[in-house]
Amino acid sequence: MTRSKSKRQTGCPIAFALDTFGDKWSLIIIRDMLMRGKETYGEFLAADEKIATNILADRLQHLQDEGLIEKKRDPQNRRRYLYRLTPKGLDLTPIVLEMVRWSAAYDPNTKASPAVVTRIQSDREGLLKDLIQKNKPERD
Amino acid sequence: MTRSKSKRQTGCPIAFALDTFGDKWSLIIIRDMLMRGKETYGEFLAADEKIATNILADRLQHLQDEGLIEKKRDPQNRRRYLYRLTPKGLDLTPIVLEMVRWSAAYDPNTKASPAVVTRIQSDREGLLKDLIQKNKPERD
DNA sequence: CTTCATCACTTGCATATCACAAGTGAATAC
DNA sequence: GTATTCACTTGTGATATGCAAGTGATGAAG
Repeated sequence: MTRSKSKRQTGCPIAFALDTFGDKWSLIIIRDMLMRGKETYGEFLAADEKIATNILADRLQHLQDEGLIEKKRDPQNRRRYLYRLTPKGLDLTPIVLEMVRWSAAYDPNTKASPAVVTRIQSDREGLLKDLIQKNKPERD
Repeated sequence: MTRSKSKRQTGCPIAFALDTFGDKWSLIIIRDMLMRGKETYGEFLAADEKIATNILADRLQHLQDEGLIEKKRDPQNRRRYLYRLTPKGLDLTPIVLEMVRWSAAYDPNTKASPAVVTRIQSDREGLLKDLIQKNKPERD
């Protein structure tokens, strides 16, 4: 395991956030969990963005160390693990939504769903509730 | 200049955002401009996080290429340049605020101003307006 | 008009991180 | 037992980062 992610420790909230999930891949994984219902290693590997397997393993470990996700054996198939967002990880939803809004506004090739983009503006609270509900840790 | 920043081009808004400003330093620079009124190279260099000068030059160029900031000579002192947020860069404010909110909630050593954190919850719209007003491009 | 200081970078180089390919080991399936 | 799936690990070259030192264009002082 490549020991990475040194913390800047300045107390600045932006630096803290960047040190926790501010790399090229962590939010891609979070997005897959939050918006696409993915929960296994193989599903994350299959993402359009082609994450390398060692980087994926490293990021999952890091996100777990940071308490954003948790890892459990799948009771249905004991050779796989299920990764789930913790409440702390789920609480990144507003950040993810604001990023979607921004990119939808400025990326001419965006594939962001217009329905979601519209709802971010018109019913932010409701959308947040729905996403958080769908990813509630107690849900199975 | 180290040519970096390859784009993933999948159309995913999260990937687009990460490719545009999702590195260890870009949002630190944006924060300095947005929340701390910094606008010169020397001011960015002096940040608590100790950004290396070559990385700073590279990121400023990148942010300029992406249209998030603009660079002008300082009319008061022609040997310095002023960096300012464009409307596209200013529109990152909601993302920055959500990151502040998240970090303030989960970093036990946060130095986030309680006044700001409270206002993010209680008067999000007003706070956004104020920050955007303060950084309006036409202001001098 | 020469010298000196400031400001915004560039360049070089050691170190760290990433990406790609291939390999390992545990849990089921047959 | 043999094969297959799944979740990783390991090795190696490419890329990016961090640090120190150097450069060129103002502008200020004498």
